[in-house]
Amino acid sequence: MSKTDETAFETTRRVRDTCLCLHAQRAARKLARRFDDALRPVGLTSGQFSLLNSLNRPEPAGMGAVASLLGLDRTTLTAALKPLERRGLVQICVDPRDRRGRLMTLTPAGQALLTAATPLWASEHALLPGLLVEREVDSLRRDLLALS
Amino acid sequence: MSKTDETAFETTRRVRDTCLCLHAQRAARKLARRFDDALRPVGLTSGQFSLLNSLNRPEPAGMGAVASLLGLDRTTLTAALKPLERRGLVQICVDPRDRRGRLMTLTPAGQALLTAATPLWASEHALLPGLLVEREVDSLRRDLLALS
DNA sequence: ACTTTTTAGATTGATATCAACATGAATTAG
DNA sequence: CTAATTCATGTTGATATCAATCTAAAAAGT
Repeated sequence: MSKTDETAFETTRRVRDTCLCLHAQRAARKLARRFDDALRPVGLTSGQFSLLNSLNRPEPAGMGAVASLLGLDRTTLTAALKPLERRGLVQICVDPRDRRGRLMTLTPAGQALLTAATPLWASEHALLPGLLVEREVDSLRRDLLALS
Repeated sequence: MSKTDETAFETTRRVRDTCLCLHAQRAARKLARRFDDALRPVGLTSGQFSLLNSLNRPEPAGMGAVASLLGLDRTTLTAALKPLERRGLVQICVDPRDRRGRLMTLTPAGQALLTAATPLWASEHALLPGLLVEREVDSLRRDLLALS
């Protein structure tokens, strides 16, 4: 193996071990699977639970606000709503005060499902702190790793 | 508004503010977008960069090992390889010692692209520590939030 | 040797994700 | 009061993600 190759492999190892983006993706995937499992009894994915939850407010929410709350693209939100709308959990209507906008509301069925799902979320979430370690300089990365 | 509704909204707020899964998804999405932007000049997404990087090793890697390293499903890895294989960055062949297995190798083009991409990754990654705050009990969540 | 089980991946189908582009409504410039 | 601009969202196309199911190969049990 040439010296150049060794350097390349060394760089690769450094990227692999330090990249916060990779650590975050990995932790996010594993957490999603974990909560997907926990929420399977009520037929929701972790993402759908977060979405339903974010729609549970006194006043109907607009798409932009929810997309930004969840940190996802507006078009991703549009797509994510479709299965929920099909299942009658969410209702979407034109904002009468600005006809470009849409307002999303939980239906009673959506409310009920969210209520059923929340305890499942809570028990699963209660398990997580046990995975985390002490804190210091590189602790975010260690935490993301611990969750993986 | 009924007392019940208020309780429901309160619960929702608590879930939204504390859920580590949501925080992780959000941070992961934002980080992915950030690195997608940084790597656009070389035509790679953040995920493709991580994958190419994880394939850069002395010995060809098997799918199971790489999937587990990246924390993703084996079937997701199968799918993720296709665009890279089409572009001639990765080569996949049957493992002669176990004909169920596949061995993945970076092609010279893949090596070259990875070499070109790494400095882009490095400059972007160098910006992240500035987003992070001090550390203590709830620091993971704060960090995920800070990255969002 | 032969059957059973386990293991490695691939395929399919549903959903998630975003970029690029398109549409239509409100706002602003002139 | 029209024309240009900005804004909120939708559509399309590519890729990502995983569960469920399938196939084929290796390993284990008899």
